[in-house]
Amino acid sequence: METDELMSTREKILATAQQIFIEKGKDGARMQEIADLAEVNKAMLFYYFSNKDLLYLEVLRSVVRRLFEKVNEVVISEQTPRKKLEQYVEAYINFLIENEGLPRIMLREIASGGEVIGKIFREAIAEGTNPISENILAMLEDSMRKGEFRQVDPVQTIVSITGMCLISFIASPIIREIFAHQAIDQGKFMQQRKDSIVDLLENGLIHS
Amino acid sequence: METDELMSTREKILATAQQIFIEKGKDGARMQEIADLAEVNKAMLFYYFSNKDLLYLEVLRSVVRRLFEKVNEVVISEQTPRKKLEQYVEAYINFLIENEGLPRIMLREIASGGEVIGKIFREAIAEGTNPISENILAMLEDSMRKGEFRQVDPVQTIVSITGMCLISFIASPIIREIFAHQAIDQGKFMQQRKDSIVDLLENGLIHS
DNA sequence: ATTATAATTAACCATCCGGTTAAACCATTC
DNA sequence: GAATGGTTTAACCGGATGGTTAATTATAAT
Repeated sequence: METDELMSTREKILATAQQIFIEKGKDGARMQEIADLAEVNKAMLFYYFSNKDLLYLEVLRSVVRRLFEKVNEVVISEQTPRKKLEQYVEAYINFLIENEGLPRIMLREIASGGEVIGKIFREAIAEGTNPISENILAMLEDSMRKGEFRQVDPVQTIVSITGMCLISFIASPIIREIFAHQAIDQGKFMQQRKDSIVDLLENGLIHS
Repeated sequence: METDELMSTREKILATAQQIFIEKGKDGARMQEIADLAEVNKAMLFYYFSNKDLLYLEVLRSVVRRLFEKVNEVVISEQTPRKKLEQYVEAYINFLIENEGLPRIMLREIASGGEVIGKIFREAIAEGTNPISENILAMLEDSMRKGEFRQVDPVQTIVSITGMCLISFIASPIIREIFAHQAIDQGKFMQQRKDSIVDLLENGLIHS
């Protein structure tokens, strides 16, 4: 997140605000702090974004927009359903690893009622930005129709996949604490996690 | 959360603080607000808890302690592994429904780095309070040994189960938004959710 | 009754912080 | 080069907020 000389004042503010909001949340963030880090006069924040709430809204908007873009990039190539599942889980977790700030800011938002994020989702859906995982939904339905997967509720399944991927990040401080005695290798853990999710998804717990 | 006349000042503060911290987070909460709602002089908060950070720490401590107690209450009765799994998922989701504030405050904590909650977990583990899901872990291992379940990583499996249960609460404002057109029945959704999780756990996606 | 101690109160304080303002600066256009 | 309009700055403001204090009341011990 280089707040370059090349960036416009507005962009510098937005990038820095995102960083600070991720670290400290909306209430914890100070306008002065954002201004200082962005190397910009504090009045500029109000000049461009009117007030703290609107700045926060704008930051969240850009974050969600980026999330949608990225999720839509995960094109499911023409392969076997198993491979597609694998790819999806892999891509999803990789995306979260690369953008760890994203789950944090969204989580905090949701924990405080999720009103702002609800509004943004409503906007995004209204303006036709393809919402999360249309393609994986289609893929699941398709595979079920063809008999490659069992008939299950595809929406619930996506929710489950999302939950299994997200939990790794949500729970990481707790997992870290519980397994504090073992030196835990983040990369290795994440690989295990991916494999485990795919395996559970495909085969369940019961012998076939 | 009745802040009774029967409760001691200290208890009243703690209960009210929890409520406010859940609603607004540590930074969003105001000491005066807590005092007013608890019908207590503001100075009492400092008298009993020294400062805001320590009050927050104490609230979190009590929340986590209650979580541990409740999770440990979910005794897995002597039944078939499938039934046990069902029971566990059912109990876990019911617990979250009844204590929806709990995931919220923990989530927010984790999103802001999870240092405080890490500390508390360390304490709890050190003082021997049985950490999360020892019994479900034992159950899984036992069922695998007996050949009733496939051999998989039991820790990863618990993480997965936890993720699938938690996501329902985390994502609820988003799910509500996405399915806004359909009137969504919370109770029905949660029942579907439980069934879906158990089914996925047992059978996976692939035909056997 | 007296003393010691814990609990409670109202008033106070210093600082922080979101937000404003008026003036200056800069680029472009005529 | 004056006028125009967007951009930037330093200084300022008032209310909110975490925290303190000194004085008062309730409680219990001797």
